[in-house]
Amino acid sequence: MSKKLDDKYIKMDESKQDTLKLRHTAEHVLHTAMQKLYPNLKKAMGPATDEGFYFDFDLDDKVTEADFPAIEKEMARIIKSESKMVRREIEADEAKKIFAGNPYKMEWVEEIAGRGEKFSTYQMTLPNGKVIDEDLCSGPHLDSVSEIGAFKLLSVAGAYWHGDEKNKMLTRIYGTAFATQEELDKYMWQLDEAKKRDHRKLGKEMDLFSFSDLVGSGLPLYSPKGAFVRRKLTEFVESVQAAQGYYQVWTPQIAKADLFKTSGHYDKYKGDMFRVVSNYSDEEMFLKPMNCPQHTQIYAAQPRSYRDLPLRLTDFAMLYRDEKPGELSGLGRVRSFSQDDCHIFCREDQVDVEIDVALQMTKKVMDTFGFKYKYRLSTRDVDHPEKYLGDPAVWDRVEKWAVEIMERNNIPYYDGPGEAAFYAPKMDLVATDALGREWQLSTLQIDYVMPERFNLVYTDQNGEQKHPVMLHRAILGSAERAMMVLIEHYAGAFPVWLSPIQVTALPVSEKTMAYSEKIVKELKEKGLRVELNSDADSLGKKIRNAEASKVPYMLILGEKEAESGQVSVRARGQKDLGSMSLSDFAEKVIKEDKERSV
RNA sequence: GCCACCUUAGCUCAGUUGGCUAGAGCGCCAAUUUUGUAAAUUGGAAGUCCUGAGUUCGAAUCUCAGAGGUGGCUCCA
Repeated sequence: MSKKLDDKYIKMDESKQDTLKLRHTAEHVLHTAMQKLYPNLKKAMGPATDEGFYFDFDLDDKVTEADFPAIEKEMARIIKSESKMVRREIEADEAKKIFAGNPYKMEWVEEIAGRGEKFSTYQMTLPNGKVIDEDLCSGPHLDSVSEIGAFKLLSVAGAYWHGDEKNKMLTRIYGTAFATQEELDKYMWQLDEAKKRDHRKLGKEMDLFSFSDLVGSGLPLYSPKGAFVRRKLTEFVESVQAAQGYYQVWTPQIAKADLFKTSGHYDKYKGDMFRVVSNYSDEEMFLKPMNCPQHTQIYAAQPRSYRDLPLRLTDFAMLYRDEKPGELSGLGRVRSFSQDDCHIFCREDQVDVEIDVALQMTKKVMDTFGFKYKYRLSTRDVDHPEKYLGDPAVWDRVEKWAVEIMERNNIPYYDGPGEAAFYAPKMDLVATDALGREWQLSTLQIDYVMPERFNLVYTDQNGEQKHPVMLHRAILGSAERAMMVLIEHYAGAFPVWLSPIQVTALPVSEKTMAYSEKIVKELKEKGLRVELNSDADSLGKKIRNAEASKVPYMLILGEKEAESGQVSVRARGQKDLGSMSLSDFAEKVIKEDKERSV
């Protein structure tokens, strides 16, 4: 975590420490139980995590969720035994003896011995002093396993030793643990709620998007309603950008390999780009996986003076990346997508102002959706300098610069070592949604590498040629990812301005069908997105369907309304707003439609 | 790409050791009902049981291969 972050965060970290201790201890209870049930297994390793804990086992038996009750029963027995977690410091020789039959543990032992560090183990010790498990572990742990108030095993999955697919596949068991049953119940409720909000489920139910085996995996097809939401999101960002002197450009879906060779993407990502073949030339071409290289060529299309800068180019073009099949998932990871992309070419002395404006625009958009957020400062992996292009001195400067920018703008941030792009460090926005889940959306990068590689220049006041700085910036990140996050954030109940259908008119019976048609026509003329439910269903059924579709407003139109010339309004979520005139209702909806803080 | 699991009507799913002329609810269509704030009644249509090959007298069910999906791993410009 970061040095900065305010006091609240630091305090949270302390209570987090207690939770981590508890989960770490629960993890020992898990592998102690597993050893009893599967005597031939070899323990690999496992940590406590933000959500719970997991442990990797090397075992011949197949473990499935059907085995969880038996394992949980054994775990409960151990917790009830009131065993103590006893720390022991030992020498290398003894460690080697204890873990001789376990190649995973031996690997650790060798590594720790290599660093000349001390060994510590934790013994699961019954009140009568009998040791039922000993594991190489630096701790810390709870003193007694009985402090684990509530736990649950969640899932089982395969995982490679050290995450390397050349190694043996181990069995990973996930679980979670809390100090109290209430906390566990709350967590399980959240999991359940997240499942209900799953954008893949809602996307189908609400007819927003679909996939086709014939079109291909990871290639989303938006139906009219989904296309509407997607378009509305990009229009929103576009309107925010246009107000700040950003200009939209239009660029092709393909480009020659030379472009990506110059940018460095070819060397780095060739295997993840779709190759395009021409019938008439041998030129190697690719579907573009990002916009930056093409935007450099718009900059390069004419001579630039220091007076022309900054040049702010935005682009919503479709991008294509040949992701591995196992990595695709709903709209969260796709092979065709678009970013709300922007590249700002500016002088070094303009960078701070441009960034502050970009951060303010981002704040406006995040506030509109009600996202709290912080930034991750994504820096180089210090152990692998070869992964990055450009002058290390410039990297050092820019990485420090990012900290100043966060401080200046009073934005909470934390460090993300090894998360930088190959050409620049990143300031990545991590938003927290309605369920407390975190998603990476925006990104902001100060790039000295691309302008140099493409030899972009401008003429300064003294007639000298200089490289501009290139800022890369996205607010929502990608439209598809934003769709996913917003569908789940709102649980499908979009605000009025994002709703494909804002109002459903419900005639009480066929007698008021003509009146309903008139109302619908008038609202459409006022620019509202209205639908008429002319099904032969009962009113109750129509309301039920309207609620299920998450439409913000329902108009109940019966003989009462036809006579008075008014409409009865029901807002989604069982809110009866009574009757009002059509113009009052239209005004109300139009006001909400404009509510987003553009 | 690797590991595990999954794929039956538009959707959600049932289908017992291979015997199926493959079922249910919702949805859809039709008729009756003309409905007042979260599900009217009755009837009907609808399936290359993901695809291909194999085993078998016989395959939704077993085997192999492929496609797609889910949960992980790895990756994410």
